[in-house]
Amino acid sequence: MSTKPDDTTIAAWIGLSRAQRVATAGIEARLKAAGFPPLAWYDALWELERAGGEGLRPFELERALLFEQYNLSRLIDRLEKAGLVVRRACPNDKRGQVLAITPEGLKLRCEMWGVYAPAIEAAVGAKLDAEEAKVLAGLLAKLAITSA
Amino acid sequence: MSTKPDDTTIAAWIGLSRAQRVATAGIEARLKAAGFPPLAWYDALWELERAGGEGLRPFELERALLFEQYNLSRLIDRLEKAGLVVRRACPNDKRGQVLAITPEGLKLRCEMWGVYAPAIEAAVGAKLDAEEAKVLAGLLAKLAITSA
DNA sequence: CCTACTTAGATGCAACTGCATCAAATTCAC
DNA sequence: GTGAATTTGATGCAGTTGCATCTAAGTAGG
Repeated sequence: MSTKPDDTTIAAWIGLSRAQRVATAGIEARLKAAGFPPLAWYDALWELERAGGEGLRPFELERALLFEQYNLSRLIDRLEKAGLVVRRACPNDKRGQVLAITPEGLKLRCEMWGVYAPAIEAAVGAKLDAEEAKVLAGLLAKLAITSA
Repeated sequence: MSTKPDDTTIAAWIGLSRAQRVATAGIEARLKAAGFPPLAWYDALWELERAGGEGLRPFELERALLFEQYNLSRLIDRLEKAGLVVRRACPNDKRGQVLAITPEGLKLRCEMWGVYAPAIEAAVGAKLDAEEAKVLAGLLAKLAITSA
């Protein structure tokens, strides 16, 4: 390892960076224009919704979202203050807590999807055919694997 | 437009987001560990280096890097304070300025590449073969096109 | 020219992030 | 079991980003 990247690798890296910025900027702009909070809120709410009544420990959410610990801690503060999430004491581990989405959280998550979904379509779907999207998803999945 | 994305499109979007985070985190971590400033500094220095003696107007750099205007303005402040870049008055347009990289800037850009290059290889090159990298770069380029 | 409009760049303020560190609970090794 | 090491989550502080707005200079339209 630690060799030099070839030109195609560099092109892929730059493309990754730019494509993600363009797509994210477009999607975030639509959410903001519709008066919704940023994507990170959606992601957190969605994970909690998928987790169901069980809820999730903050550290689990942290790993699912690839968030820094301190960022997640403060995101939860904001979500809680907004009434979208509740922190409950964790029965097994007295250090910890269990997070659960509230009905308001469910509602917001759902409303956001109404804007988020067409935004994804515009930022990604409209620029690729079905086969391309499939290939892209596969290649990106390889990059996301953290070998460490 | 504004239709719903299909599952592959959603998978591509999520993959884009995660792959970029994983790759960027790895690369930034290596730069930081080597005592270097963040990637944004590299990008700005590299653009200015490519522009050569002509230099670049801030708004050109802004578009090249997809930076917000106020972020670029302050990034230039920091680069200038660090002696890596100089702001010169623009002869044609008295509102504006021309940016140029200094010898110190050239030196730092070059030293950073020594860490950045293997970091790209580790984050991207090592996870894809040559053909995959090529295909990925092509697909990502399509996403970066801003139709507006 | 003179007013209206646009463009280039800076900046005050609030929100957010990163870093370092902390306290408390749990786990591990002996 | 007891002390060391690890894990969970919070937080003070400094640095950065986002928003809104501002000034100055260029560009039109009459």
